[in-house]
Amino acid sequence: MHDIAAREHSTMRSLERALHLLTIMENVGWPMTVTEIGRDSQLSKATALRLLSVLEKYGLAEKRQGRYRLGIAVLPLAHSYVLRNELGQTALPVMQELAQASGETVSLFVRLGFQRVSIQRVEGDHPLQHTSPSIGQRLPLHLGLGKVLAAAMPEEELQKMLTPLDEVYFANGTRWTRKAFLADLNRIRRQGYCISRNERVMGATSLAAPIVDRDGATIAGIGIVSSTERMTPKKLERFSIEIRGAAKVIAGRYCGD
Amino acid sequence: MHDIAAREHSTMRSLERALHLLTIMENVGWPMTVTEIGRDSQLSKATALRLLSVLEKYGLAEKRQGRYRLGIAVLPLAHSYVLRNELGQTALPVMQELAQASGETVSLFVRLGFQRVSIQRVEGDHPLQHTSPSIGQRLPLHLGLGKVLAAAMPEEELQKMLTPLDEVYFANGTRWTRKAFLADLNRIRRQGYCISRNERVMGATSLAAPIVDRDGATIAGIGIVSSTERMTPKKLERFSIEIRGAAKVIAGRYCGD
DNA sequence: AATAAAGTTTCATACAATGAAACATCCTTG
DNA sequence: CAAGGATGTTTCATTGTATGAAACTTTATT
Repeated sequence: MHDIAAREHSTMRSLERALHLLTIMENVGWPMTVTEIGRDSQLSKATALRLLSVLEKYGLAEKRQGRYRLGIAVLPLAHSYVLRNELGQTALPVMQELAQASGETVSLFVRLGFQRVSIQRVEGDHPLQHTSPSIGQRLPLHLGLGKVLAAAMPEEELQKMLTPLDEVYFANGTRWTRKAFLADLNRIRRQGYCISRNERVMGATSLAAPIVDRDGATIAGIGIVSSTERMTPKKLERFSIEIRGAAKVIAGRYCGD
Repeated sequence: MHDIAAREHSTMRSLERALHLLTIMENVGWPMTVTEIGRDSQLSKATALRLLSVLEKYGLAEKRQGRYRLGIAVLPLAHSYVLRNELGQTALPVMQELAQASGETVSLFVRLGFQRVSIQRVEGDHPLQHTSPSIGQRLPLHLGLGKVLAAAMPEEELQKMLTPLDEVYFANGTRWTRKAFLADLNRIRRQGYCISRNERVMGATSLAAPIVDRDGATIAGIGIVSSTERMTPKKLERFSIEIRGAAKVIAGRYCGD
């Protein structure tokens, strides 16, 4: 991520370092000792401890049995975000309609660095267990629905994202290649929507369309997730139209007023 | 909350201030200008701006049309918290069983300062719209299920919480009084569970029991929420036993190994 | 019990963080 | 449309916060 420890002479160093600790705890996922955190963050034990103490004071970190983990205070932040998010609230009725009509799960997501994060989700009637992204989960841009956001990235950033990627495999076992990926992005840009079959999740097929603001910038993506078996060519055709329609409607309402 | 701006000579000042800004944005709920944030936090515009810039860089704040709000990065933090939370994961099957058997919504919550936050929730079959706490929402300790956590607070902290409280009303319109509240806490301590009828939400009746660790400390509460109409004396009796049982089972599994 | 490892506290020093003020930009209103 | 006011952003010298090393304490391991 960001190399905080490396760069001296930064600004707001303690803040940056603390935020870095949060992402470390988020990504590692298991409770960490001060020493571990110090190691991972390249900070001295003393500094790590002090930062963690403040985070703990605010409920963003929790210490139990000498180990630190994320604290409850992250939940109200997320709750407030979802509740107050204009895009999510605007999209919700449209998503509900689409989920109703299609019976499939509909998901709204935005880019965060080189990943995507789902900010809203509406379940369809059809069962589809744990394959669809839950709210807040970090998911890749180079697989599945993420491609629709990758297609809108500036060339330079895209390169920076792709450079470290190596030995990536689809869920169905076939090898992911840069060439095919870039070709796919071009198709997405041309057709205005993205398809993925067993890419991130085996047995799942999904479509997504970009939500584009007045300036032509892609601010989010909306996707519909189904099982591969259920996805007939006819349905694919229908969904590809509906998902683009939904994206347009949301963009209109969101940017309109 | 914390009076950061007031106290000079603090430690990790910039970090504390930044975290304070996060809670301000969380609580205010609408997009704020730098000047507003500076005013609310008692910081100079310059400082507020710098702090916000760093928060924005990490995705914890977002700037749009010159206004700041919480950023998407809070979602992955919450996602990771919920996913990795041992208590929540331990409690889940027990909660599912209880929700199944009772048909009511079951909720698991912990204390955060002078509020409670739900960390896990399982819906029952019976419809109960928006009255039950959604995950991450900040809710009071002096009304409804929160009492079960208040009952376990040290006397001193309890006083600190109650002091500023004035002119509080229940959802049914009757006046909340300190005396009745403290009496209620005693009853809760004696009986090991809490009841509330139309306290926080009109038409809702709920029961809760404390989840107590080996040292006798209350680490969380588990509650069952129903409609007041549906809650017959017989059900009340039954739930009061079941909720305490569930709390015991969770405590055993959580602290056991 | 001895030893090692990790957690916590202390302290002098450097440089990050700060607010005031200057400057730029946006919005409002006559 | 111009003038005025408010807000956003940048600059800069000063101060005291944040820092890591090392001392010290506690907890785990052999």
